[in-house]
Amino acid sequence: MEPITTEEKIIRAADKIFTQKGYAATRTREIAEEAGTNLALLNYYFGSKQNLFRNVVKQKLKMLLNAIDPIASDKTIPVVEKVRKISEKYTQLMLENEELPLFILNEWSANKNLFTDLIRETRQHAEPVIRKQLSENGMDITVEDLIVNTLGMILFPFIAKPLILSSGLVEENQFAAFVTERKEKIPEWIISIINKQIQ
Amino acid sequence: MEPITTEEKIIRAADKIFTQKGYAATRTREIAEEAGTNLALLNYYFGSKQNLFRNVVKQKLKMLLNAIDPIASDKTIPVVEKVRKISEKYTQLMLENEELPLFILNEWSANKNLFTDLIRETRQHAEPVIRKQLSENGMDITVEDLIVNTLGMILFPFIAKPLILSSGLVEENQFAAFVTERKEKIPEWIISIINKQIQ
DNA sequence: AAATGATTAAATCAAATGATTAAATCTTTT
DNA sequence: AAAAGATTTAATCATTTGATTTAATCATTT
Repeated sequence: MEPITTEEKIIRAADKIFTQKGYAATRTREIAEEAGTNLALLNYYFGSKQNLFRNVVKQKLKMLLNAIDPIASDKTIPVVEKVRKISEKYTQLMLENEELPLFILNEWSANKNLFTDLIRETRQHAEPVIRKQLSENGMDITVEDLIVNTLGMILFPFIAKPLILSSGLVEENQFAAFVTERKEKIPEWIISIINKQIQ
Repeated sequence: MEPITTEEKIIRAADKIFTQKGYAATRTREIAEEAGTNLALLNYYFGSKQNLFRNVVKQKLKMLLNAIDPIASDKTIPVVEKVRKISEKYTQLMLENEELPLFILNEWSANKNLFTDLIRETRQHAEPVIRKQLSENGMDITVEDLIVNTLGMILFPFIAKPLILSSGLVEENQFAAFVTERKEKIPEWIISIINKQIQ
């Protein structure tokens, strides 16, 4: 019963095209067409391409942060369990939005101000929590490395997907299975890394 | 004694601007200006923006492949040693070309045909070699995961640099130290992952 | 010096593109 | 039905942008 408003249609179209092509390569006419409406209305609602872009990015970024922050900053969840939950959630999220990570990273580079403003609103509280957990359990890794390794292992396949496919490392139709299996392995790998081995 | 030809100056300028901004956001006039020459000459030498871009990408991609392929496909180098060498070499390379990985990945997505053609020329022989090495030594990981994890851990910090900086995870002036330390840690982490622990 | 090739400067084109406007039409509310 | 709001259509602007041309200038070679 919830009809999709035209404004929403434009947002979704913008989302799709911007994510696919990036800001500079996106034409407002294409967004309008994709939304099944016209250029006039796009500017009537959003004023400018820049502003429409801002809306899209804001929403995407919030989604990404909201998916990770509650887990990462929860003091009652053990570190390894956090990795497990985040690996699960982010892999799922990326499978549903495969072009998202590269889009975010790319536009972040090109448009640092916008993102820095947005990130400031959503403050990060995870870092000190994890740092404390790591030291209390005598785990052999820094917070920075843990976060970069975890996110890197989860996100890199999606970021480098075209490279992975055209090099023939993974077949197109096996990609989803590849990352789905990885999402179970990643926590195990992190455990191996975290626990200083007695050898 | 080797004077830089104007053609070379244009290539270098194109390299810089394209890498910085991506194809779509790059203006040929800016390249000409950066090269200290003019638009006419740019088109005189290279015919078109597309073609100039092709030259730049070709050169970059060759550099990246040449840095990794001889190591990865060498049957006499043990797997862990390969990781060590590649971690060393790629970290160095990325420190000297920080915007390169995101540029390549991004343009690869936008322009799959071009890259697929280029990658086909430089055939990959590393994969079967590593696969054999892994199975012969009973190592507990697939080639695909090994490659993705290694490259992910090396490259992700550079790809996600703006994110890492504006989240405050690492300070700008400590970034080089951060990745330099990581390049020593990565082989150790890979060893932990590869060797099934007796527990 | 003459000739040849490299380079510059400036103007210009044609197409693409972000944006605006005005009038008409459709939809919903009052 | 009347009014108000939403949407379309079409035309138009101003600017940007990739590309081309022409004439002049500079550098090098013969």
